[in-house]
Parts: sequence; C-alpha cells; structure tokens
Amino acid sequence: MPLYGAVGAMWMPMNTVEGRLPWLDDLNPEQRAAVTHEGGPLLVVAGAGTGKTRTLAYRVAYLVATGVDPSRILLLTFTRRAAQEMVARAAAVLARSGLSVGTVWGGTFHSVGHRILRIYGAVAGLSEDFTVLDRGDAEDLMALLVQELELRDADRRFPRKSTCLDIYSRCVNAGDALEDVLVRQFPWCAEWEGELRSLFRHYEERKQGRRVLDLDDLLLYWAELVTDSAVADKIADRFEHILVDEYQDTNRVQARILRGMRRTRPGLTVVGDDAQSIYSFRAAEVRNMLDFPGEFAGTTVLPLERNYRSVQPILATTNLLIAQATQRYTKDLWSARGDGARPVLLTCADEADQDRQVIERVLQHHARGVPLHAQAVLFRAAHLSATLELELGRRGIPFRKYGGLRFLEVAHVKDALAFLRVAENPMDEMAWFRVLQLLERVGPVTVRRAMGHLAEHGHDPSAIASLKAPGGAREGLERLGALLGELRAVPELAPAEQLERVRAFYGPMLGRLYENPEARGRDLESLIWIASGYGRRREFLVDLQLDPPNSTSDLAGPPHKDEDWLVLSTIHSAKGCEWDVVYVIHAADGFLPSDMACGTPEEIEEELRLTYVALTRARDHLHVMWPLRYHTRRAGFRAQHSYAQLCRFFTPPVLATMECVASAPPPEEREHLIDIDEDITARARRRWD
DNA sequence: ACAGCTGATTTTTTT
DNA sequence: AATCAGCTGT
Repeated sequence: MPLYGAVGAMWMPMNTVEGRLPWLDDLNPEQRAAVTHEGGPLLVVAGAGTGKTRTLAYRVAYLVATGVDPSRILLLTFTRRAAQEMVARAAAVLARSGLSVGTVWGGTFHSVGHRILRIYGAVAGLSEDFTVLDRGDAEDLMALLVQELELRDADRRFPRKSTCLDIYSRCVNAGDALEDVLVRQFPWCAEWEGELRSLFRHYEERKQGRRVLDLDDLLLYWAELVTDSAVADKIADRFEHILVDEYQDTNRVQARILRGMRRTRPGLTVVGDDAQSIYSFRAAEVRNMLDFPGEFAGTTVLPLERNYRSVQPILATTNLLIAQATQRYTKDLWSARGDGARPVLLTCADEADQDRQVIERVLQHHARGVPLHAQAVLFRAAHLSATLELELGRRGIPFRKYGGLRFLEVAHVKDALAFLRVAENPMDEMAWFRVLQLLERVGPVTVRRAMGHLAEHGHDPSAIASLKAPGGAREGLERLGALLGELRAVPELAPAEQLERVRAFYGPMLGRLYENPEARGRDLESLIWIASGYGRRREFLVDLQLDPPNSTSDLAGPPHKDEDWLVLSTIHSAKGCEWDVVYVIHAADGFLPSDMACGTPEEIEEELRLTYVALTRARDHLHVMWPLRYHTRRAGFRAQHSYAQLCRFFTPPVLATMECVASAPPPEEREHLIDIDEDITARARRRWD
C-alpha cells in the first residue's frame, strides 16, 4: 500500500523523491525537467506532438507525489475532456507509486469560473441564485433588446444577433473600445456604432437586472473577484499550484485571472505552442505567451522539441511550412520516430473527385489494418464536408463529425431544454420566450404580456394557463401551464423523466414548426439519453451550458463495442488530437486560408498556423488535397465551374518536400486557368447554393 | 394589432 | 439551416 501515504516532500530530499518515482523514467530529459521543476513559474513551450499532455499529467502526478494536496491543484484546460484525460493519466501514474490522485480541480476556465462564483460570488455582492446565459440565450437577449429599443432601420440591414454578440464579446474579452473593434474586426457593421453602443449598455443592464451572467461574465467576474475584492487573497490562496494547457489560446481576461490567482503563491505551470495559436477571433492573444516571463517574475522557460507523433518526412514539411511565420518562439521539431512516407499533395479534378479520392484512400488504409477512427478528414469550415458526408452515407461508411453547429445550438434541442429551464428558474426570461412562442397564435407581443402576467403571479409557471389570450392560444397555454406545474412540483424527478414529459408535449409540435420532424425527434431521444446520466436537473442544465458535447454523434446513444467510424473535423476542433492518417481537404486558396480571414497580415498568419495545426495532426500518413475545379451553380444559369488555386502556404520549397500527384488527367481547359479564374470571394459566397 | 408565412440573405473558426 | 424583412390573413 501507500509507499508515501500522506507524506510530503517538505522533509524529503529531492533526489530521494525522484528515486522513488520510477515513472519519471518514462520521460525524456526535457519533459522530466518540466515535470520536476521546483520554484517559480514555469512556461513550457511545447511544439506539436512533443508530449505536452503527458508532461502536464506527469506534473500533476509529481506534485501530488511530492506532497501537494490534490484539492489544492487547479488544472485549466480547453475542454472538459482534456482535463479528465489528464487527471486519469496522472491517476494511472500515481497508482504505480501506490498513491491516488484525489480530487484535483479541473476543467475549462468557464466551468471553474462558474464554480468559484458559486462559492465566492455572494461575498462580492453577486446574487447567490444567478443563472448562466449560454450563447444562444445571449443572442436571443440581444435580439430582444434590438426590438425593444427599435434600433432597426428601414433601408439598412442591422447586424444579425450572433454578430452583435460577437462584437460585444470581442470588446469585453480583448478589453478594446467598440469603435476599434468595429473598424478592425467588423468593418461592415461600423455604421451601426451608436446603435450597438446603446444595445450593449442595455444588454449589460438587463443581465444585471435579471441576475444572469453570460459566458464572458464568468471570466470577467472571476477576474474582478480575484484582483479587487475582499476575498481575492482567499481564492488565490486556495490553490497551491495552477496548471494551464493551451496557453497560446488564452485571452487578456484569462491572463488577468491568472495574475490574480497567483497574487499570494508562485506555483504556476503553463504549457503552449505559439505556432498553434488559432483562436484570435475569440480574442486569444499569442502575446500572453510571449509576455509570460515578464508578467510572472522568476519564470523558467523550457522548450520541448522532440516530436513523438509524426514520422520525419511529415515534420520536414511542417517545419518548412511554419517557417513562413514571422513571429515565433519555437524552433524546428525533430522526430523521435524516424523515416516514413512523404506527405502527399493530391490535385483532384473537382470536388466529387476529391470525395472519391478520400474514400478510396481511407478504404485502402483500412484494408491495411488502420481502423477508421485512426483516420481523420480535416477542413477549414464545417460546411466543407457536406458532399463528402453524403458520399460516405451512400457508401455506408460510418463517420463522426466534430465542429460546426453543435448539438445544443439546434433549435429543437434548445426548445426542449427551455422547458426544463423555465421549471428550474421561472424568472428565466429567455427560456420563457422560447417556450411560449412554440405555441400556436403566440408571438412576441403575447409573450411580453405573459411576462407581466407571470410577475403578478409570483412567477408561478402554472399561472401561464390563466393568461388572457386569443382563442387559438388558449388550449396550448393551459396544457403548458399543467406541464410546467408538474415539472416544478417534483424538482427531484430524474431529468430524463422530465424530458420524457416535455417530449410528450413538444414532440407532436415538431411537424408544424420545422422541416425534418423525424430527424429532430431522434435528437430529442439523444438528449434524453444524455440526461439519463444526471440525477439533478440543475446539474444537467449547467453542465450542458458550460461543457457542451462537441459532436452530435458523441451522444448518439450507448456505443457498440465493435463500432468504428471515420473522423471528420474542422481544423479548430482537431486541436490537440492526432491520427495515423490525416486528410486535409479543400486546401485551395479562398477555403484554406478562408477568404474571410485574409484582411490583414495577422489574419493570414493565423491561417498559416491553422494549416500547420492541420498538418501536424498526422502520425504516419498525410494527404493534402484540393480540387482544381469548383462547380458553381447560379440561379437561372446552367451549371458552371471555376478554377481554384492551391493554398498559398504550399510554396515551392514546401512542395519540394511532398509527393505531388494529380488524381485525374488534367482537364484540357487548364491552360485557360488564368483567364477564367474569377473572384474567389464571390465563389466562396456561392457555397450556400 | 398581431401572428405567421414567403422569399431573400447570410462573412469561418468556438470556450 | 437559420435569420431577417416585408407582406398577408385573421
């Protein structure tokens, strides 16, 4: 049993501790130096595939083994799953020393912020019973206010609600003034500056009035709480050691949180790779990484450059590719794995050909023993896999898609959850708006009256049944009142069971409300399946808001043992993952880099890093593909096609490291390429056809 | 006055 | 696929 038990390192000499932790031998010297680092803040600059996760996990294990109380360790990651995986690995390692990992605090900045605000928020004047607005709610609140404030104009089009929220979020996360954000990031909305300013002021007011926090607030309030409040020291002191993953993708607010959290103690480890910073649209600041040593006195910087993931030829290509970046921290990576296949650049005749080529190659690798889930198809934007998905479906090849519209953002799922949210918090205005407008003959005006009516009845949800409303709406309101009263009366009823009752009410309405009612009905089934993992309604709702499942198929039900599936993913969602075989599709200028992100040199450089992230996911085989021709169908005209150009980052030196092949004999028209090549922007916009 | 329908429009990426 | 503006029916 425990060799160390609760023993700490305080009285045990370092070398003895290390000597008794045989698992430290799993690490290379650089990783080991990072894992066993003692003293001040530590910045680990970890290139792609250099064992970043392993290093963090072992560091958690090391801290615990040397006496740090696990509940005083905070592990901040980009997704909840990343935190779970690291803690699990740490646990496995510690088990070898007869120790257990205990309860480490772990999760995303947002979920940890939420927990901290639940504990300390009241102390700092934050209402104890605040609820959280997820992205969809926040958007709906924006839309509501736009209407109330009558900000629209007859001739000009007002920015859509999601854009309003993007602008707002950018302002608060980057700490930039509205006018600067508009000019730099949203020039097409600049004419609405006055209206937006008013909108945001009211948005802020309304949130405070209703005691709700949006996702950004979870970070902002945490930052405030820990920089300037009576409990700042107390919160900071709670953690002896803080570890942060993917530091290159943190923003200024998150950096401020860390500074506050370390006001009383030095224990801090951050890991990141500036070459993989791909979230500047969310106000991530690569500067956070470059500035880290200046922000935290006594920082040690340790680089990890030995790559365990990819064969050398892949690294030869990716090293050259990223060498085009102008500002960089990291040096070239070298492979611990040795030689292998050169990356392939495959020019396809058109999109359909690209789909066929992907599938053909996937099946070839599969026949040679590479399971489908060890292969991934990556692309810049979620819609770029649409035709491939159809083709896979036709051929009966199972796949899972990551990124793009998330499960929770689909209208009918939001609807179903809104019922539970009203039951949970009858003052949740956004949820009421959603639920009530599902009823026949009920629109925005009736909803507004309903809100007043509810307030008069002490926000008792079943009081909705007595709202004076047009005849067509009567029955719906009564049945809704009954359902909500029921859900409210038995809050301890299992969330899955509550959702069953919601489905009985709401399911039959799908046909009237949406296309594809059957498919949507199946989604409700999935939702109920997720809910079955929860005992309490509130926990279920909060979890879903803060750590939403990122693949629709992730929750398709209990997985079968022998199931295998091909992975389709946006490049963003592929961050941190790796596969034996990777296919990067649509590597054509305008798609990768996206022509929506080619405004400034900084944006283009981020697209370069994005391309780098895509390529460095591959272990053994890398296929970069692009269709020479794109079909464009303009209404009223017969089908046309236009020519694409290879992604600009594949310069001649980069191409020299790859095996360049054309899948089909090049079309005769190719010579006219330069004449025909039309405005890429116009072409990309037509993708919605 | 209001809800609901139709047709045009839509900048990627997402914690 | 979802949003938005404008029109139409009640």
